[in-house]
Amino acid sequence: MVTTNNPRKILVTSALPYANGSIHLGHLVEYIQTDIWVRFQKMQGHTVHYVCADDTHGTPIMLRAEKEGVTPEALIANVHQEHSLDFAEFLVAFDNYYSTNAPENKELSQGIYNKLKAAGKIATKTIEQYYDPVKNMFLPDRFIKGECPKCHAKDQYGDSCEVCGATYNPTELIDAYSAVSGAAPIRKETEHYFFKLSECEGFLKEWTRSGTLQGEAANKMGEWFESGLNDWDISRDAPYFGFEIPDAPGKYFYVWLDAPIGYMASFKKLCADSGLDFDEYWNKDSSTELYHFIGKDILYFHALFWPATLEYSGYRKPTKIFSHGFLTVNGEKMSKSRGTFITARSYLEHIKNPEYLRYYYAAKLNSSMEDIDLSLDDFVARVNSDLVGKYINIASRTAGFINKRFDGKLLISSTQPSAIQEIKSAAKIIAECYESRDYSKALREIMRLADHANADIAEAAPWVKAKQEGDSAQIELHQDCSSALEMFRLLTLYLKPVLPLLAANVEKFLNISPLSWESVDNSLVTGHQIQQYEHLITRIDPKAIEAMTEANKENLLAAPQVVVPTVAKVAAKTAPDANLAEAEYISIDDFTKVDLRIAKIVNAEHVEGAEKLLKLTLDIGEESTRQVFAGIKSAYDPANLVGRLTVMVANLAPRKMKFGMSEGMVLAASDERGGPFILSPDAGAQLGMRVK
RNA sequence: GGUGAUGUAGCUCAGCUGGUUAGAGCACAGGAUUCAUAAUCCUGGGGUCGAGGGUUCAAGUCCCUCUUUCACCA
Repeated sequence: MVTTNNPRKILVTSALPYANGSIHLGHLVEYIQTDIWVRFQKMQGHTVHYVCADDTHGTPIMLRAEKEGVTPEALIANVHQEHSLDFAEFLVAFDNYYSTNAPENKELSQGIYNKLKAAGKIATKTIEQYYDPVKNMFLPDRFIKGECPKCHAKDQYGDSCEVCGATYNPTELIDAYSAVSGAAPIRKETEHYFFKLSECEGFLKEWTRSGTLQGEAANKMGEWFESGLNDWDISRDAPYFGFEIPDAPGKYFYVWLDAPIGYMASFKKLCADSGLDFDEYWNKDSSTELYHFIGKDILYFHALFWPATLEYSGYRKPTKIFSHGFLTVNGEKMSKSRGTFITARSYLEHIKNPEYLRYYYAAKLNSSMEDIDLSLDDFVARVNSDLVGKYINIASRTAGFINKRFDGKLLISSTQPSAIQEIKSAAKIIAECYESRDYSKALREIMRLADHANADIAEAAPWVKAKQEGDSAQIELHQDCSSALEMFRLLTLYLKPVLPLLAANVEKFLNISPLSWESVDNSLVTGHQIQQYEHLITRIDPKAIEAMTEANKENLLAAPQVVVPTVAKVAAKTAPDANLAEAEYISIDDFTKVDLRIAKIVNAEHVEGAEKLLKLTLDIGEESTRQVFAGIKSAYDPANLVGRLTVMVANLAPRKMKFGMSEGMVLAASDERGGPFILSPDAGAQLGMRVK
């Protein structure tokens, strides 16, 4: 049996989700993986604290808040509420879920910076960066777009091309423009602060070798060492939503500097609330354990910057870093057009039960960095057959006898059936699997035991004994069903880290106190009274899956297309391109495919819930009018539009948008100098006339 | 492009340091059963282990080349 006479003190974290979007099924892999591990450790009797927070700083948050017309603080407060609710409903039980925009984090970040500076690990350097002259701000690579220097695909980000996969510097982009204002960015000098990572190589090499990383992750590290470590740029210029660097007005900590410190800040808040000793967990010589669960994409930050930061600011380093792979859905990257980009909220709305997903992820997870696949068909089959068909069935097929014939009281045989023996003796191996994060192996073993339990019941055939006369048959029936419930109790215990809510309901049904790992050694006893059996879990209806993917497809049509219909692509360019390449000319035939008509705006109104749209009713002389959604709310008052003539594309394929069908497109001009401006024909033009 | 990972039955996956006729669950087929919100039990069919070459008495397992899919490249 697993002993708990040596309780460990463990601090566990999951990566901080960015406060710029909703939690989706990909995020949940990590939180569910971590939560299972934490719950398992708590069941072992260890002292475990699980903390996390929203990652709230940086340019994307700042710009999104601005766009929505709210302060960044208001934005992140909303997101925090949303994230907290999503996690709670997926039974991810943080001991504290905090925010990086918190006083503790500011204090810790500035303190760490000061210590790094005192240790001589901070340097300044003047660098040249892209600057948006309209917005008056420096631009991160992701906010500079332009033509790929390799394959000449348009509108690619400043760091890499999504079409050909090339990576480059923003300086190499052709016709670069700011994704914020559309203006052509200029080069501008600025002084930046650097953490001298290049001086940390010796320490990091040793730290890496000390068993802190998975094998694959250590390989990856070796690769980085080989190419040499560069100093890490930790400052950003105002305007920036974040913490100001001490003694450096107008300079802010790069979001990745204060994000991992958010682990400490969240824990510090927990300490303040519950009387824990922060220093015991973070002092250089701490004997407690510290584990970070992360995705493989952020290994770089956690295995290089983070331990180096801690080392040279006088704190302890992580005991281990556990990285996991990404989620694919039906074998492919999550896709909005296929409806497989599924938010936590959408899952809850359609599938409802979060434990199905917890079970499925657990059935797929191991300790490696491999990607895991959510095959939706497999998801349904697996949950229905494993959870309902095998596991729950054990109780539902035997509890009736106990309740109906024996008044809900158990009769435990003095000789323990071998099947129970077998299940009990699996406790050690299952615990080892959980400990090493090989959940898929744990669940394979548990389901194998559930198979045996069902076979055992089939052999005992209680339904046969129920029809037999005589006391001995009745006693055997009573004992057989009681044994089955004991097996069910043990299997529930093993599944509890994965299915905490279901386990709690089973505890209620069996009328027992909360199961911990040492409950393996207990048993249900003769005379124990159980509750009436009520069905504990139902099968997934495949229709719910279909409805979910359909719903997520629709969501896509609503959002990003909003701007596109009116701000025509031609307007997106920053400057007219005088020398079009030969291939970019279109023929007159191409042009005449576009059916442009003079349209009369017979009605215009605001669209409830839409930030940018106006709903226009256009008359182009057809039997009925056309309904078109146009993204011109920012520039036009609907009242001033009614009665005007303008130009519309009449043969654009109708598109279903969140607010209804859009049956065409109104032309408008815009760029960084202003807009949108809709077109007006000269006096004399009549509605319905073709423009050519 | 470089690097790391990955490719095993229809599906989802196990196969530790190379060793008897390659496994599980699901799906499928046949049988049994009816206690269980059709769940369960027994039996069975099904794989040239991505491709080719090599090392070895012996390779899914080691080496080389090619290839699939995925990720990372600060």
